[in-house]
Amino acid sequence: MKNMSVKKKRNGPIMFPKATLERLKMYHALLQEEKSEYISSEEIARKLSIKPEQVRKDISYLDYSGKPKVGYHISSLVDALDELFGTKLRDNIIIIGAGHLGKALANYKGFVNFGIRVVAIFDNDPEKLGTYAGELVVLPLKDLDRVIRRFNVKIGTICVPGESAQKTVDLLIKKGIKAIWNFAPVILEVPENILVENMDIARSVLTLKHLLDRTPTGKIR
Amino acid sequence: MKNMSVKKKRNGPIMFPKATLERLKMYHALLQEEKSEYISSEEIARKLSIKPEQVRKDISYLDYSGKPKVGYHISSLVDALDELFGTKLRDNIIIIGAGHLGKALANYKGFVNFGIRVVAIFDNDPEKLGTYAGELVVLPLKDLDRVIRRFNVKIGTICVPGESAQKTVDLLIKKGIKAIWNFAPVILEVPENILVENMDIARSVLTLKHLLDRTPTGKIR
DNA sequence: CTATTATCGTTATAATTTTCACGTTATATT
DNA sequence: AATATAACGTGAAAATTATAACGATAATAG
Ligand SMILES: NC(=O)c1ccc[n+]([C@@H]2O[C@H](COP(=O)([O-])OP(=O)(O)OC[C@H]3O[C@@H](n4cnc5c(N)ncnc54)[C@H](O)[C@@H]3O)[C@@H](O)[C@H]2O)c1
Ligand SMILES: NC(=O)c1ccc[n+]([C@@H]2O[C@H](COP(=O)([O-])OP(=O)(O)OC[C@H]3O[C@@H](n4cnc5c(N)ncnc54)[C@H](O)[C@@H]3O)[C@@H](O)[C@H]2O)c1
Repeated sequence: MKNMSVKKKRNGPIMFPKATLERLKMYHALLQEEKSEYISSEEIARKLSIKPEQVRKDISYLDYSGKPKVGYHISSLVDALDELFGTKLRDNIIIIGAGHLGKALANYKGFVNFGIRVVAIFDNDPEKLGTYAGELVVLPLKDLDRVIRRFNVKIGTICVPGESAQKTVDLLIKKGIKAIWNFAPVILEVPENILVENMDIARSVLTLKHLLDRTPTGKIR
Repeated sequence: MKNMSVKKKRNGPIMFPKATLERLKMYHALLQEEKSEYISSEEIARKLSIKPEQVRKDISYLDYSGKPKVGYHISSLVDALDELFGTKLRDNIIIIGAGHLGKALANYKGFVNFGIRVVAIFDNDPEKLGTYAGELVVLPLKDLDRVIRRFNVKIGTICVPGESAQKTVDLLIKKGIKAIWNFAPVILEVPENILVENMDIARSVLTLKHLLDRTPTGKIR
């Protein structure tokens, strides 16, 4: 009789450690590329430069079990991760700011793999209104209300300059947005029931700069 | 006699906990926007929804001290963070892949604030060669060697599709690149002396999807 | 000048996360 | 069918990280 262990999952929502969630996303990325049928914790660990025990512990949080002697059935594990992240459910999102980055996102074909559909892109520059970003016409902010209701949009993407970010967020929240995907390099203040995910692209390179300065190889510069 | 405590820093390179480094980046983002002269750990903590003790502990890693009764002198603290991250030293970087994202990055004016200069952008599509991305002409891969040497490039930015990412990285490493800033949604395998920072933009939205499903407000969808 | 107070820096304590160690189980072998 | 083995799952130990507590200190008020 397999899987008789009572999973923590059953008793209310588990809190995933933030680091575990990040690693689960890495497993998701890795496994999606894998061609074979099974993979061991050891192989996953090797490819990600972590310990196999860590991999097993992380996966034990999921509603999924591997097979002794064989490893993890990749497509089932991906299913479990898809379940965790809701990638099979589609969320409609909007983008505010039809500049270089906003347009790149609007053109991105890969979002479908993550259960994301960009339903509209907005800008406040009259010159930009009516132009195209991918398949989408750039809309004025006055259309926000209509679009958010019509497509039941929960996630708003901030692609405006840093100095406009906070007021844009305030507006989105007033219009009913529940989660902010923030690409502006600033810290946003939001009510505590609103989620924020910061994608501070440029600042992320500082990790590399920091480490390059401290790594034997990179020391000379 | 102030600052008589022997900082850990003095005895060899400190290891910053990953979470601490991430928070230090957030302080950097927050403080750069701050207009006043001083700020307290309490105010920083409030704006980032963390505890003030955490802020003080993080800052204690730096070669910087605040003032009792007053708080942290913002511009000095920013200087200490700039020092930590090397934002005042310029690194020349290259971009591989002159598609939507690569061009957006090539056009980004904000990199100067992070000590980054994009010196070249490459593509393997003959149609793209010679076209412009910002100020830069799109170059063929055969120019890699020359550019990397001429500008002493340590960091390579991956903006090619996932399926080309690994071979592009292999090539860059062969040409002497020491750090990879990876925007492709795949896990890269590199020798252990090579640094990798993954900017898996699309996958980052999964955190929001995951939490929206588990947050009272976002439950109904 | 002294007392008071706000806020830092740091040591001690608590909580969390990772690693270890080993029992369990599915498959393969003799 | 019994045995060997590879890999998982998990409870316990270790390590790391976060929180709390508190003494030290600079500014301010009296
Ligand atoms: N381009 C990149 O590669 C890159 C890299 C790192 C960070 N970012 C950040 O992403 C954001 C967007 O960058 P970008 O390069 O696309 O900038 P951009 O200047 O090309 O585009 C910004 C767009 O926002 C619009 N806008 C400004 N204020 C607005 C408002 N209040 N409401 C609606 N629209 C408004 C502008 O009209 C413009 O079209 C910025 O915060 C930037 O710092 C971009
Ligand atoms: N555009 C986005 O907003 C976005 C969002 C998330 C992730 N990404 C990721 O970023 C990467 C780039 O995305 P994009 O939208 O710019 O794609 P894109 O298709 O617009 O551009 C890719 C470019 O890479 C070039 N290329 C392909 N193989 C190459 C090779 N071997 N050597 C050199 N150049 C090569 C192509 O000619 C093309 O110009 C992809 O991995 C994508 O998954 C992009």
